[in-house]
Amino acid sequence: MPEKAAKRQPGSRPSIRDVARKAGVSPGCVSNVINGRRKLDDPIGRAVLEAVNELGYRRNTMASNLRRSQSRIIGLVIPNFENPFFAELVAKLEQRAETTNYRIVATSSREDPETEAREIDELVGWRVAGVFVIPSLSSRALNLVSASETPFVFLDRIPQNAAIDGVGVNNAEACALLMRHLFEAGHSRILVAYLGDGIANVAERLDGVRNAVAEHEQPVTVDYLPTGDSIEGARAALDAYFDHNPKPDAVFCLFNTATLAAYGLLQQRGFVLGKDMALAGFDDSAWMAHVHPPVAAIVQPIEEIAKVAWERLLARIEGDTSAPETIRINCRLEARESLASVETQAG
Amino acid sequence: MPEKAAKRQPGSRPSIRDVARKAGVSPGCVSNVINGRRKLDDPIGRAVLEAVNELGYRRNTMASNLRRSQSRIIGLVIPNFENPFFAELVAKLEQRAETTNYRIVATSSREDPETEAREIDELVGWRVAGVFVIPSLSSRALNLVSASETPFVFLDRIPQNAAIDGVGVNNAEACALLMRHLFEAGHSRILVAYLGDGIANVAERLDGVRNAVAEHEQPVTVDYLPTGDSIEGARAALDAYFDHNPKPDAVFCLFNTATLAAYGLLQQRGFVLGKDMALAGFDDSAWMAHVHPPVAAIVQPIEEIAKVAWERLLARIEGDTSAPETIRINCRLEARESLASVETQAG
DNA sequence: ATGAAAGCGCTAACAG
DNA sequence: CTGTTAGCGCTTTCAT
Repeated sequence: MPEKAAKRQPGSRPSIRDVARKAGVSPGCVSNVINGRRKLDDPIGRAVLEAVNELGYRRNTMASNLRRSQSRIIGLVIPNFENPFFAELVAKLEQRAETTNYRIVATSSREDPETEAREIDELVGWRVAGVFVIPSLSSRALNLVSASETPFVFLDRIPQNAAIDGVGVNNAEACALLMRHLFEAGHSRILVAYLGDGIANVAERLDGVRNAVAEHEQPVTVDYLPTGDSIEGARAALDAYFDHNPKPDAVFCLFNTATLAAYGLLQQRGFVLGKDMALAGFDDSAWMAHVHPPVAAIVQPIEEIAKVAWERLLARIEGDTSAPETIRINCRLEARESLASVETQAG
Repeated sequence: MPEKAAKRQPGSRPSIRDVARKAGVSPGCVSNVINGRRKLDDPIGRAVLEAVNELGYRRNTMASNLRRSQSRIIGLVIPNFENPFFAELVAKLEQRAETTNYRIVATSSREDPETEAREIDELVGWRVAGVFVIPSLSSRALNLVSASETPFVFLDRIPQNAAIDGVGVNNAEACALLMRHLFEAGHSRILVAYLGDGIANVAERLDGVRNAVAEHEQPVTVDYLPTGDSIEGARAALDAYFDHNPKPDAVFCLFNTATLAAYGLLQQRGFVLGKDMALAGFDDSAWMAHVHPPVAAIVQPIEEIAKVAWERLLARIEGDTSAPETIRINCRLEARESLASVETQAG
């Protein structure tokens, strides 16, 4: 047995008591100094600060939170970090958090409902102040969440008529807008590539497209092609479509992976965008704005989504008990050159 | 004053004592059941589990961690979430974490050294088990970190001869490889677009390029163009270059934003990739593989980086006190069609 | 004004 | 093997 071992194992950090002892005051007093509940510019205040610096003391956040029983952490569960839309949303929410002195803890579910459930559970274990969830494609998050006392706000993929707050965009409206844009530009044979059935978000987008088609008075041909969510799958589906169908004069992709697949395929097949063929995609990406000609996009106003969602969650945290609401924000259409009209093509 | 108020405010969750009372056992016993230190299939075990379910009890992670004085959280500070390389690294590290029952808390510094310092400080406050840092461009993280007792591992942008573990790729080697590839393919007028001076990573890449040029025996013309880190800036710089210089037969971008800028510009100027002009970039992106022709890339083996870095950090957490090391991993060259040789061009 | 003391929810050492 | 108990580091009354 080692002689009178040091009372603290070597790896551990100084506690508030070490500081108190060194400064010759009580722990409570140190706490007051640290939390600004006591003026600092007197002998005692200075002694404490000095001790803090010398020992390299940092407050233990877990102990502090435990005692105050509050956490100022917001959990965020997203399907993945690789989707630039999600990534940007994380970034924007983080910015909001910072200004309110909250902290975002972001984790990903990898589109797996099991993982998602575990993550949510885990966050509740941390007694986070609130949670944002972008549900995975076949999410069961809704069930877990409605039972919980922790405030939840759903983002982007908002469950149908759920008894929980949700913030997303007006998918149908945005798609209808784009379709009308295509009609006005004279396009009459349009291919709409969508992800697949059963995803609320994409269903809304399809609805918007269908409504616009129904309302349009001229005869138009619109084909609907499910592409799956991988780029390769989408490419194969599109390739097959082009092999067996007359050439459309516009392609509208309702999901970002499909947009990239379509872009590559159209290039390969030798179509010139904005001339032989129009292309537009739901969701913007850096590459879309910077290739030539740039590819038109329906842009989700991420900053605005983050702002509204943040306000909603904060209100809940602060005790707002009004009925849950679903907030829809309008998208912007970036009508880039890939959309050139048929008239222009003829002329 | 309300009559005998409930002893716990309504918002708060049941504690281990509520469970114990309900099950008619002691808190310690409940703890044992929950943590599997006691068999569950007897009257007592069952009673506890039942009470847990009825009350919707979830262990308070902060209290638990405080008591065990350990956290199983790994902090991760990255410059931003929007860079796909960083995003993928986060994802891969998360996967590693999951298998080891750790948890990743990812935050971004937005390339701002102030923010970065705050984030690191904050993580230390959480008594995280360890921290991964991808330093911001003008990072002062190194100073903060060497003082700390928390294990740190630097990723990607590894500080020069630092007394701290670092895991990254062999930048110079990879760039030299690509340059030799270009030489062999007959390219003799090459434009190298780099970010700017003073960034360790890019400096290494430039060194690799210069070495390859120096070793090459044929006469070649290599121009070096600093582009800044925005896509727009890079585009403008490249545009100016093309206006005032003879057309190169290959463009090599050392930074991903420059690659996208170059791609768009070359398209706009009517060059056909893999025919009139070769293009390659450091770092792969989804769009590079899927446009036509696909754009060659130096691919950082992210999975491997995550694996090695994870092992390093875990070793430190478990008390490894060997000298800090810098681990370099080799990149892979995806020699896609944008690289077609000059011979092919002629033929 | 200041410091002593109670206790947040949990776990681990120890007593029964 | 089970239950009691002390205490992790901190904040916040409450006496002084």
